[in-house]
Amino acid sequence: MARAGLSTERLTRAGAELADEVGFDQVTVSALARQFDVKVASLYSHLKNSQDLKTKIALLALEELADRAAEALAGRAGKDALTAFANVYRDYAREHPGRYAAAQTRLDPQTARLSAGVRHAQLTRALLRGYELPENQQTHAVRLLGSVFHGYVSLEMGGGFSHSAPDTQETWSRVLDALDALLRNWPDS
Amino acid sequence: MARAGLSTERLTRAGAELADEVGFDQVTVSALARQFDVKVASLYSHLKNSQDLKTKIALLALEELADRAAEALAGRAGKDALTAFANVYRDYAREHPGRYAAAQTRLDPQTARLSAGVRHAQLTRALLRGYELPENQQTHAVRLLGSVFHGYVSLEMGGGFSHSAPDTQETWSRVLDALDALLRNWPDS
DNA sequence: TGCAGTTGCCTAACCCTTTTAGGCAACTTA
DNA sequence: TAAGTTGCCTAAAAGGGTTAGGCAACTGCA
Repeated sequence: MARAGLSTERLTRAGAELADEVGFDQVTVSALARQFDVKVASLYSHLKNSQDLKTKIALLALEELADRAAEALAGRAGKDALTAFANVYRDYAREHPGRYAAAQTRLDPQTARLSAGVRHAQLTRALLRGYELPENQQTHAVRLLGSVFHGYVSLEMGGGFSHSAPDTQETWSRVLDALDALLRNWPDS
Repeated sequence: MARAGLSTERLTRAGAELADEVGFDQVTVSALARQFDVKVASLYSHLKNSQDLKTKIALLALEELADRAAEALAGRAGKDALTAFANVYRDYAREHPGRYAAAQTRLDPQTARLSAGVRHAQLTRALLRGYELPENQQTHAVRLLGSVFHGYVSLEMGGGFSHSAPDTQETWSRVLDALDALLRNWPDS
């Protein structure tokens, strides 16, 4: 019988697509085997286990996000950079909800250190160069920005905003205005 | 044989405790049955299914959170209120990680409308009364605050901050300072 | 107090997912 | 083309989710 041509790489990509289609928590080794028209046990030559698959999808998503973020920051500064950077996260979550969900899963410390998560922090720091924040406030600002972007996107995707009136695009603009104002006028001590 | 005295109420509470102990996604009908020393099928007289259990835990968590938030806001205004309110979320997540995770699960629109989620929005609006924001900016500010609180707490709990240097308590204070400054100085248009 | 009706937990059964062990066929290389 | 390796297979066990149907333990009413 002909071989299906599986590989960790292909399985991870297919898993990511599947996540976007049916939700990250619906991604199972079984579902993936079905996609390739292959028996479940066959995947275990390429994946340690189910958790391994999810971790690999998460790492893929973090890479993609960091790539987009780096691209968005190139040649921009100040509010222009802030907007572009923030939109990367929001757009990615909309285009790839499953991957975005994957990117939020908790990684064990070792995996995290090797992941693109580190690049995200560096990129956020780069974004702050356009604002004149005291050195000792940088980390706080990085964390605040991360919180707002992640929080906003996950509430919006989770339907948390869909019950009240003004549309979310308007709010998103105001939030970016507010963050820009805040960074230009960061309170001391 | 003696009856175990199950009820939807007791199962939900036990499920919430279990979530805090072993993680929300480890909460299964089987695990719950084991806790009560009862056969799995027996729970199905009290729960529609596994999803139903999770939804009930989520609703419980939302109620508890709203209760605490209301309590925290009583008699406070301005930054005092902001701090107390924000700490409710952070402390709840630390004390009850499983319940907090439950509170983030997506509810279907009908359930959401009947949930305490609505109270959370109202309470956040009440918090804003201490700041003089134009009426048409209120919803935007509500959403921003929700994003920051949720985003910060979930990143902190997920270990997202644990790799970099300054401790998170310091950042949390700076974030609250920043939000306070922002609300007192909200950019127009 | 005793019986009828209801409720609560049970057994049995089925399906799906995860994971391991061991086998044969299809590729690769010399 | 034979030897070695790799890839997908079958088989099997364990655990979770869910439904159907049964008997025992409670309830309330005569």
